[in-house]
Order: sequence, then structure tokens, then C-alpha cells
Amino acid sequence: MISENIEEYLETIYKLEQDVSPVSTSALAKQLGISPASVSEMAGKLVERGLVTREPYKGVALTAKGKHQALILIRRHRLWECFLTDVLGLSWDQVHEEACRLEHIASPLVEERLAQFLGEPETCPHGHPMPTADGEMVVETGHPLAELTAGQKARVLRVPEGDAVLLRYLATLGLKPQVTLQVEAVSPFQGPLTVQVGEAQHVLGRELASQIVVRPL
Amino acid sequence: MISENIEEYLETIYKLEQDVSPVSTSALAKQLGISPASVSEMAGKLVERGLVTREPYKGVALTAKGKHQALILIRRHRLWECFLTDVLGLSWDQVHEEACRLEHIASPLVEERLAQFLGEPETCPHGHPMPTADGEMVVETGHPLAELTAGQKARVLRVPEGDAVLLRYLATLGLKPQVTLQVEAVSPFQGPLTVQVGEAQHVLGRELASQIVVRPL
DNA sequence: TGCTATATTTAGGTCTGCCTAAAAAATGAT
DNA sequence: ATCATTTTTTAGGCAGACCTAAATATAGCA
Repeated sequence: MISENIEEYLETIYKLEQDVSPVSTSALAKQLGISPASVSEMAGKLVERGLVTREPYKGVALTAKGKHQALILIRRHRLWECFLTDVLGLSWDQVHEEACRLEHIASPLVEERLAQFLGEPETCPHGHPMPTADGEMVVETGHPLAELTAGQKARVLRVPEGDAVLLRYLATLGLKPQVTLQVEAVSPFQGPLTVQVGEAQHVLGRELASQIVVRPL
Repeated sequence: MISENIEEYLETIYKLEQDVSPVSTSALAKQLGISPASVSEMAGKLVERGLVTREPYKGVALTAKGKHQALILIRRHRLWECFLTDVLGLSWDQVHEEACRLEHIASPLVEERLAQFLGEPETCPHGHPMPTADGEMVVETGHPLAELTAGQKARVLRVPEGDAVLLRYLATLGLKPQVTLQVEAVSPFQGPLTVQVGEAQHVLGRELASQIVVRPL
């Protein structure tokens, strides 16, 4: 009844809405890699189905129903990611793309059994929280690493999930969820941060550091 | 490059070709649950892609390329079936349908890792052989249970995979691959067979018995 | 052999989801 | 406040995969 396509829209709208709501046509088009015209057209269909509300020339926002759907999708996505890393041993930069396809497939039964088998994981391999089976999600509040000051210690909460190149780099630094680190120095004027991770010290660009969410200790 | 749709066609043609080749338009249409007209149209596209050969008004047959593709699909299908039963604990009547969707998703990497994780299974839960990663399959020769005579012992090789109702019934009889049985009696005039399975005796209609493939002992 | 019944193919149409190009609305800079 | 730029929407089209109805080919039987 809800096509894979529509599922992709819902998920993408959900993610973009974390930053700004409503989500503009162009932002959605860019993220989905299709033309704004197509998005505008599809927005109408999503409204018809009661999945989003729309303010013409402003953008779309998920309804409760749409949000619920999106969270179910995100749950399935993240469960598959856990499966692919923990069970099949894929690396964390490979699993997002695979899970993007698998998420549309899992029936509620498979979703439930998979969650049980994995031990009801609380986060995906990148540290993002697992929505519950009934479509609720609690996001642990944190701060971008870039906001810390010299001397502060913190634990990594989550890292971006979609950028494979970035993830491979973070893996070499040992910067993954649960790891604790200490900021050694913060260069002024949006300069890089020096952080201690385990035995090693690394210099991180401000742009990169702002994408890593941590909890100061 | 090859759509899910085309994958379904290839798989279905492969299965129907086990009985008769070339596969007629109407047989394919019936199996896929779509109109003969649509099949006829798609047959042309499959020819263009070099996946089948076609004799107008006769039917289609897989080329080497098409057959290879089909076997890869069947491998993925059966690997997912193993996963769903052995790992997630679904019953054998539930897994075919789920695997029909999953088979289109597995990348070669996931396929390989899944096979390793499952211990390179030789058959699916219904006893059908697993094609190799390079698209080869050896089918153990057997006989329909219906062909046995009274007194013969046999081991079950495989049962039909697609009919959930049938599978639930067979499960209650304990008639699954690897099980040994003995034919107690064969009623004449296409009548039922009486078979001993473990401690129990069951009466099987001839139609049912002809769908169960066994190896006489 | 000829005719009827069945199977197959062709023709024309629908729906989904994308596209480009053009029109309309909003934004922002002077 | 106006005008140029950007964003959004509308209009018209295309491809994939399905449909029904009509035309054509095959096959079985008298």
C-alpha cells in the first residue's frame, strides 16, 4: 500500500525535519537526488495519503501518521545495520547502503524476530538510537565535539551514518560510539581540534568535529 | 540494471523449464499471476537483453546468461530461507514469501557473508539444493513418493516450497527432508498411500504423495 | 480438409514516478 | 518599492510494467 518510493520520501523528510521544518522542496530534491519538480508533484500525493502537511512554497512536514511510518522504517534500517555488522561482520561504512534496501523488505514478523535475535539493540553501529517497535524514539541529547573546550573529556555518542568515506576515516582514528576522548587543544578562528583517543592524538578539522556528537563527562 | 521484475520472470521461467521447455506464455502468466498479454510483451524485452530465446507462439527458454542469473537468485532466495528458519526461528511455511522479497536485495557481499555465517548450507529448509556462488546447481535425483510400492523405505529429499498451507500440514505429519519413512500400503486406482513416519502412520492422497521427492533406501 | 476452440500477440490505455521547460511566487538587494 | 534572482509549481512527456479487447495464429476434431 505504501510504495518503497514513498517510504524513501518519509524517511528523508524525517531526517531533514530534525534541522528545519517544514522541509523545502529543494532540500528534499537534493537529498533524494531527483528534480524539485518531481518532489513537488510527490508532495501532493503524500498530502492525499495523509502522510504530510504542506504549506505551498514553504515545504512539507510529517503528520503523526507519516512520522510513525518513518520511525518504523528507521527502526528496520538500524536493525539491519546491527545485523550486518554484528552478525555478518561487515564494516560500519558498508552497512548503511545495504540497509537502505533491506529496510523496505522486513515484514513486522521479521523485524520483531531480528530485534530479539540481536538482543534488542539500543543503537545502530553509528550510535543512533533505535526507535521502538511502536514508533517512538528517544534521542540522547549531546553536543557537537566542535563545541568542547580544551581539557574537556567526553564520550562519543554518535557519528554520521551515510558517508562511507568519512566512516572509514573515523574508524582509523578509533572514533566510534562509546569511546571516550579528551580535547587537548582548540585552535581559534574555526581552526582544528586536537583530541586524545586512547593512546593516540589526532587533529580534527572543525567541520568534521561538528558532525560528531558527544556527551561531556 | 536488471529490475526486480525481470528477476522474477527469470526465476519463474527457470522453475517452469524443469518441467517443460520452452515455457509457454500462458504457463508463465498463470505462475506470475499476470495477463498473458503482459508476459508476451515482457518476453520481447527479455530477448533484447539476451536472457531468453523465444519461439513465437511456442514460448521462451533461458539462455546461459539468463540461467546463470536465475540460479544466483535462487541461491539468494534459499540462503535467506535458511537464515529465516535457522537463525530467526520462523517456521518453514513462512519463509518462502519473505525470501521472495529478500532475494532481490542481497548484494554479492551480503550473499557471501550470509552463506559463510550459515555454514554454507547445502539445501534450503524444504530440501532443495543450494546453487553455488557461481551459479551451478546439482539436483539430487529422486522419485516422487507416489511411485513407491508397499514395503519400500525411503528418505525424504525435498518438498514443495511455495504452498504454505501444504507445508503446515506436512509439518504436522513430520514429513520433512532427511526423515525416513516406510510405505505400508498403496491403494490401487490412484488411491492414497499409507506411510509410517517415526512412530505414526499417515494416509496421504496420491496427489500429495507425488509432490514429495524421496530417495528409496 | 475445414472449422472451431484455444493460445498468443498486437493495439491502445492506465498508473507511477521520473524528466525538462515554462510560468508563477517568494526573496532580497539596491 | 521595484526589479532581478532564486525557488516552487505547473504543463507536457517518457519509460516500465501492467491491463482489456481485438486480431491472428495454432491445434484438435469432425
